Amino acid sequence: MTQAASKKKERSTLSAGDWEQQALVLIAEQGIRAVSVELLAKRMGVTKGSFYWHFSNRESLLEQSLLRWEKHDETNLQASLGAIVDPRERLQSFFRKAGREKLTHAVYSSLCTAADHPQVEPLLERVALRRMKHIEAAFAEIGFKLNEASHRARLTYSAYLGFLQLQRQHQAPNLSSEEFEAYMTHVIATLIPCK
Amino acid sequence: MTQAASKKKERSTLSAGDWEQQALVLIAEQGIRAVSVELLAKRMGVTKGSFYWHFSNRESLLEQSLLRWEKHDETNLQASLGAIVDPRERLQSFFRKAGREKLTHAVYSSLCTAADHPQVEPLLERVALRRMKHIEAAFAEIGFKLNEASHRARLTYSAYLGFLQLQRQHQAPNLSSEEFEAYMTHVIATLIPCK
DNA sequence: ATACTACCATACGGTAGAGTATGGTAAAGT
DNA sequence: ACTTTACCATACTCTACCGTATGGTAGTAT
Repeated sequence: MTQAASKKKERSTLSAGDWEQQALVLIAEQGIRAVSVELLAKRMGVTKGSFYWHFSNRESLLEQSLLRWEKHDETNLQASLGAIVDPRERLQSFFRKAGREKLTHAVYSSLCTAADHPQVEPLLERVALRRMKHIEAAFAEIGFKLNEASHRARLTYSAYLGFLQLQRQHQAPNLSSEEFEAYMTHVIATLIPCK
Repeated sequence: MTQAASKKKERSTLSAGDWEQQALVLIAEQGIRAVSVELLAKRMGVTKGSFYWHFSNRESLLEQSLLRWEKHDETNLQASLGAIVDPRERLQSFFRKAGREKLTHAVYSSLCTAADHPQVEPLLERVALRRMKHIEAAFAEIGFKLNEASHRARLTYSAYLGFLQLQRQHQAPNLSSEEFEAYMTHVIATLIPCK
């Protein structure tokens, strides 16, 4: 038990996973270029010496952190959307899941800001493609032709990405406001035809 | 004439405007954080000494450059959209104007990447608001109620912003391809109802 | 008790970029 | 001819990073 219990809390010592997790928090808060080894170490309550025991360099940390995030996001997609059978509901759920899973979401929004980063670019490409495929499948199930479904999926995902951008500019209605709900209703009505 | 002619070409000496213009080019190419004084000077064929004669510091240069861009963008909006009477055509023109005015457009896309920047944030806010107002007015003219027009304008602009994001991720169809045209047609048909 | 391993601190070297201090030069005014 | 002004070069300082070298310590095995 001493071994098992120490896995979750009250670690006297840090693991690579702890560093990766904290890196993601920093990415969410200030962006990937704010992830400096020394600032990170300061937050962990240790110094650089510890960091370079766990990772060979900064790039390696980012690689691991981003991979960890991607896996988490992928299982999220399956869990929250894969279970819903009705394609209409599935699409609505996609739009609304921004509220929950705050960290994962904030990380993604932050990463969109660094599309030129060599480690981020391929990740964004994979994630966007994966998500759009899901949306496209839902539209296809509703009855759209493949070509039509593809375009509509791109438009839908663009609307999502654009909302994130407005959010970053503090020009998006608060997620738990009536205005947001009204907007959401409008978006769904416009992008997801009733019949 | 010696004075007037030298205004356009063959300057032996640089003006503040030249620096601002080159800064915008750099922003478009590599983002605002790549605008370093020394790199800029190198491109101008001079050294830092010159820069600090024209500007008190880097922040001041950015302020002037961004202001210059904003003015340019504002007149662009008036010229390209203000003249078109049919609201439907005006909206379509907005979507398609990405091709022309390449630099202005590239700068905006690049700035969207730096929404957290203290000098960029208020600028993005003003520009987005101004543009959305234009779109909203067009929708209102078509016949939508104010509330409805407002939502639809936000959705439309979000779709535009999202497209820029996908473009940055190299996941948007080329602007002069058939796929782009097909997508464009779909977007217009979906967001701008015929009647 | 001793030794080994995992983890961390301290101190250093290197680079990039902002900003300053200072001096040089060419053109224009007087 | 002399000075001023506009423009630019050179040579610093300062800060924030990354990465390395090296040594210390706490826990565990033997």
